Amino acid sequence: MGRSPCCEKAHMNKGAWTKEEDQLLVDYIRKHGEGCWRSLPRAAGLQRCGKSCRLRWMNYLRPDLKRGNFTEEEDELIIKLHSLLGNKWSLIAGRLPGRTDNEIKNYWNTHIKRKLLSRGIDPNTHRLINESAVVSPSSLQNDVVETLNLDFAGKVKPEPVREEIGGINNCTSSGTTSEKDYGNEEDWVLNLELSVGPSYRYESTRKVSVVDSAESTRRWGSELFGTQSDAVCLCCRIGLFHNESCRNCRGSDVRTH
DNA sequence: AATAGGATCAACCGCGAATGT
DNA sequence: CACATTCGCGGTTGATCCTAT
Repeated sequence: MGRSPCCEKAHMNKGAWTKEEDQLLVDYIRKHGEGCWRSLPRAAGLQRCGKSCRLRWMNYLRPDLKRGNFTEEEDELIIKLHSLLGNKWSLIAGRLPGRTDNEIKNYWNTHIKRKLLSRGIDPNTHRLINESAVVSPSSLQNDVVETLNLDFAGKVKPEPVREEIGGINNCTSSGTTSEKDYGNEEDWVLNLELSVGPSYRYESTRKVSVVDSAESTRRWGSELFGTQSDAVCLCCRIGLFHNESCRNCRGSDVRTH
C-alpha cells in the first residue's frame, strides 16, 4: 500500500499564494505559533496543505528573513560551506542569518555555480577544472572548521573555539590558539550530525501545545530573532543542561548560554 | 513592438528521518 | 518492535520577468 498523501488533494489550492492567504497564515501563526502543520490549514481557514503552509512561512513570510541581494561575504561563506557540507542547504542556511535553504539553493544554482565556473573551479568538487587536486581537502576543511567552529568526531576537535560566524555557537572560550592544540588532523573524521548545531534562530516547535507554541513565537522576537550573539546551545535547546560533553555547558551557568 | 530564449525564484514532489501509538 | 503519522530536506518544475534580437 502506498503512502497516504499529506493532505486531501482535492479542494486544495495550489500555485502562487494570494495576499489574503498570506495574511491568514501570518495571523494564525502570530496567534498560535508554528507547528502542527497538518492541522494548521484547517484551523487557519486555508485551503492549502500543511506542507505548502510550512514552506510559505519558512521561505517567505517569516519575519526574520533578510531580503535583498547576497553580499560578497555571504557568497564566499556559502562557497566555503558548500565545499565542506555539499548540498546540505538547510545546514548552510543555518549559518546565514535571514537566509532560507531554498533561497541559498536557488542562489547557488543560478549565481554561484557560474561564478565558480568563471574562476575555473568545478562547483561540485571545488577544485580547479583543469587540475586534479589543487585544493587540499584537509586544509580546506580545517579552514572552514576553524572559521565555523565545527567539531570532529573520532577525535573531537578540542578547545579553544575560534571566532564565530552568524552566532553559530555561543559556546565560546577565550584565549589564544596554536595549531598543536588540534592534534593530528588526519585523525579527524567529520561528524556533521553531532557537530553542526541547528540554526541559531531556529527552534523546533513540533508537537507542542497551543500555549507553548504561542510562547515560542513570542520568544522569537527577542531571542530567536535577536542578534547573532543570541545563539543558543543545542544542549539547552534539547533540555540537556549540564551536559558534560558540551563545552557550552561545562563551567557555565545553565540557561544563560 | 513582438517574441524567443535565458534567468530567476516560488512552489511542488517524493523520500527519509523522527516521532507517536 | 512494527506500523502510522508528521515533519523537514533536497531535487525539480513551471510561472514570471528580463534581455537581446
